[in-house]
Order: sequence, then structure tokens, then C-alpha cells
Amino acid sequence: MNLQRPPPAIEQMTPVKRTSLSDEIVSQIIDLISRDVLKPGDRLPPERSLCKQFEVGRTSLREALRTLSVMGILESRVGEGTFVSDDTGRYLEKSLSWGLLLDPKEVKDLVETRLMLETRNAFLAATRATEADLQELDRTIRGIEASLDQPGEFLEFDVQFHLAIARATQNSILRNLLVMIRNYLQQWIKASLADPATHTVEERARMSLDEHGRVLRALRKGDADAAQQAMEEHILSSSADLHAQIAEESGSRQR
Amino acid sequence: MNLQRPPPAIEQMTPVKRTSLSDEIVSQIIDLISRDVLKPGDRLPPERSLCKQFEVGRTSLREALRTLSVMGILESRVGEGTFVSDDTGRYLEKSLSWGLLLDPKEVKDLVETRLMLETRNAFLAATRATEADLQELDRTIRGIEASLDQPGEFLEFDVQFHLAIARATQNSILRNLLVMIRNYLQQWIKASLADPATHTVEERARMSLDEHGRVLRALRKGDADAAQQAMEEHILSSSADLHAQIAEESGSRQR
DNA sequence: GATGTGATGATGGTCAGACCAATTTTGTAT
DNA sequence: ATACAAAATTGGTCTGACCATCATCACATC
Repeated sequence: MNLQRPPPAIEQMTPVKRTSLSDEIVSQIIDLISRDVLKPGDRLPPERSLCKQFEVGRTSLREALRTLSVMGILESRVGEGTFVSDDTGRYLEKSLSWGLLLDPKEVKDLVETRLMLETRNAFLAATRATEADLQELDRTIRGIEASLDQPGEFLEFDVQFHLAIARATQNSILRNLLVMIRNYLQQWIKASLADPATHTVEERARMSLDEHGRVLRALRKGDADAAQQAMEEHILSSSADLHAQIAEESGSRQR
Repeated sequence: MNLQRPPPAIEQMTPVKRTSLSDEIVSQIIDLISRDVLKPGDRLPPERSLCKQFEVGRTSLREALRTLSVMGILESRVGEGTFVSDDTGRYLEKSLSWGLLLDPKEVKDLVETRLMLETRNAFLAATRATEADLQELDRTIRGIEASLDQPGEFLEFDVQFHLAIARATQNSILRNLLVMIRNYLQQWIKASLADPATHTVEERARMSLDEHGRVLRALRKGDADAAQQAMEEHILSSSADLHAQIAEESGSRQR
């Protein structure tokens, strides 16, 4: 049939796609969100209204909403409505709640990817961080200091610190990638904090505080290489516990 | 207002959940897959049969299938049926690409991200590439050499070369990220090849051939630093034309 | 006036039956 | 056997209906 086709699998995602109705709606809504027409927390019109607006049946509309819910972009609550999720990227938690676990190999890849992103972000942030960025970093590090014995809050400030650095790079793509990878790893990070197999929570927290401080000092000096190196040490240090955690769980996969 | 909130975010996921019908089906199917009752490539019974089996309406059944499709676990093709995806675990890359969809993509940021990914991939590939990987790289570089005057084919081999390096890292996440970024940039790369504003197509092609050769030699020697540096030079070199292209078009951005 | 309470409406979740479009399978003619 | 057309299969979509949950508000109670 189709003869001269030597270059077969050029994994492209672009080819013409007979877009189904629901997929069309999905991309429209994503577009609205990315252009800030729809902001996190916003409530969408009720399904029956959207049907008329998109000129589709409720089935297609609901498939689209379902898709976006699975992706963690929307949340539906019966009797209330459908809302734009506060933090997009919760996708992983959903997968996990269904018992879908990443195998250890992929976690290793995630850590490796995170190491690359964090170090590069630190490097770039060192030469681009604005005064506002630095003050934000100050705030988060004080938050870390004040919550050494409260794992929940500590973790939150920890995320904020890394996020602030990502923002300071002024590169939204790098930031997005980092946030995404971080979300994937979040559960293991939580677990490694809760499990005193290696360090106690507070030990780990103090080490983090110290390491974060080093990163921030390098950023303040605008020393890109130092910032990169400090971040690398921090990631490797905090990943060590994580690796132990993974080794522990591998094999005891229930699901 | 709400001051008295000492124990605020004890983010627990335990609360009772009124599982919707479709979610129930989702977890049942996932269970079947994880117990190898359903294997990759297997075809599921038609929807109407599954409805009777689960004793639910087709709506709920389809929502479940849709969910699993979004997660990359199932694939539906009209007229054929629904199949268990060959490689479960694609849900990772899927969500990664969605995350990027949520943000307008700046070319400058894309190039910067690509530089990071390509150099890091080259670095890792130098110590991990198998003999098969290296032979694949040989093949593509010979393809580049043979198509210096055919922009279409040349571009194809160019993509293959970088893809082969990404595979050699043995890190599927890094590979996926690279493919994704590359896809976003592809249109600009094409344009910069077609537009002789800076170099002729063949000049550009010959430079690329040379640079690619340098990268490959470093990989063969297993010299990670050299590979990284060669790749960095290559990306910067090939991005130079691209930047010119962008400067040319800047202002005429649609979307 | 503050507080509980019940009715009402809005909204997401589910169902049943039908039709459409793409694909496969079957049947028939060459 | 081969080629082509008809029929059956299957996922995609539409319509209209009903249910369970939640928000709202008027009303009765204290």
C-alpha cells in the first residue's frame, strides 16, 4: 500500500488529528486558562450552559470536563459547580490514589531530572534575581527556620523556596518543568520526612535550612557557579533519604 | 480574620470518599492490569458488553475509559475497540506536555531550556551510551552527510541524531522533555533553515555535520565534559540563526 | 435579633435509547 | 483466488430524563 516509507517512527505529536469534540473543548479551556481568562479558583458556568456555548451535547462536554479533572486542572463538586483547580499539577496524586505507582527506575530518573533543573535554575537565578526575588527568598528561609518542628509547614516553605528560585530565573518554561517534577516527587519527599529511617525530621530540617542558606548567600553575591554547586549539594543531600525510602518500599508493592 | 489556626494543613488524604461509579470502574480495571489479567496490547470487550458486566450505564463506563485513556493506560479506536496501552507509564509524559500547554511559550526560554537539556543529555550519554546507541548515532551522522543538499531529509536526520543521544541517557524523562521542547521549536528551526538571512542552507548543514561529529567523538571516548561542551557549542551555533529569525519576525506574533 | 429549620432550586452524576462515522467482517460476483 | 459491496461491530455523540447533593432563603422558634 504505502510504499516508499523508510523513516517510520519519528515520534511526532503534531500530525493532523481528527480532533474529537471533547478534545477540542479541552484545548479551548486550556487556552482560556493559559491566557488567564480563567484563573485558579474561578467557577465555570454550569454544564448545561457550557453545552449551549460550545454547541455540543452534554456527553461531549462532560468528557472534556472529565479529562481536565483527571489532569488536575478542574475540580467538580456536585451541587456546587466546576472550578479551576488552585494548583494545577496535582495529576500525580490522582494516579497514585488509584494505586498506580511509578517504578523505582522512574523515580531515579525524576531525581536526576530534578537535579539538572534545580542546579541550572540556581545558576541562572544568580545573575537574574531581582531584589524582590531575593526578599521573597529571605521570607521563605525565615519561614523554614520558624517551622523546623512542624513538618507540614516546613515542607510548604521548602517548596516555596525552590519555587522562588525558579521564578527568579525569569524563564517560565524552566519554572514549569521544575514545578512539575517537584509535584511528582512530592509524595516521596513527604514520606522520607515522615519516616525516620535515616534522619529524624528535625535533623533533616536543620540540614535543609543550612543548605538553603548557602544557596541564598551565593545568589545574593550573584555567584552563579557557587549557587549551582550549593544547590547540587542540597539536592543530593536531600535525595539521599529519598533513595533510602525507595529502596525500602521497592518489593513491598501492594496496590 | 481566621487567626486561631494552629493545626491548619495536616494534609491528610484519609477522609471517607464517596467513590463515583466511574472511579470504581477505573480502579477495577487498573487492578486487572496490575495483576496481569489484562496485558498490554489486549483488547477490552466492547463498551456495551462492559456496561452489562459492571451493571452501569454507558455514560459511567465511558467516563472510566476516558479517564484511563487520559492517563495513557488505554487507547480507544473507533470501529476497532479499546486496548491496553503498550507501555503504561506514559501518563508521565502526558502530564508533562500538558503542563507546558498552560503557559505561553517564549522562544528565548525554549532555546535556553533546550540548551540545558541537550548539554546535560550529552553529558550523561557519554558515560551510559551502549554500543547500539553509538552505532545508531553513526547511522544518523552518515545520513546527515548524505543529505547536505536536501533540507527536508537533513532536518530529519538532525532530529534523529539528537533523539539518539537522548535515548542513550537511559532516562526516559529527560528524553521526553527534549522531544517536547524540540517539537515546540521545530517550526522555527525549519524557518531558519529555509531563510538564507544568515547562512545558506548548505553552509548551515556543513557546520552542523562538523559539530555533530565532534559530539559523537566525545561520546565514543566517554568524555562527558567534552561531549557536554561540544553539544553546547553546537546548540549555540545553530541557535544563532534561529535568533536572527526571531528578531526578524518579532512583532508579527499572532496567537 | 439571633438561631435553627424546612422547602426550593441549582448542579453534577447517572441512565436509557437512539443515531452517526469509522472499521472490520462477511458475502457475493468476477 | 481476488475484488468489491453489503452488513455487522464499535467507539463517538446527542437527547431527555431522573437522582443525590449542596446552596439559598423564607420562616418559625427562642
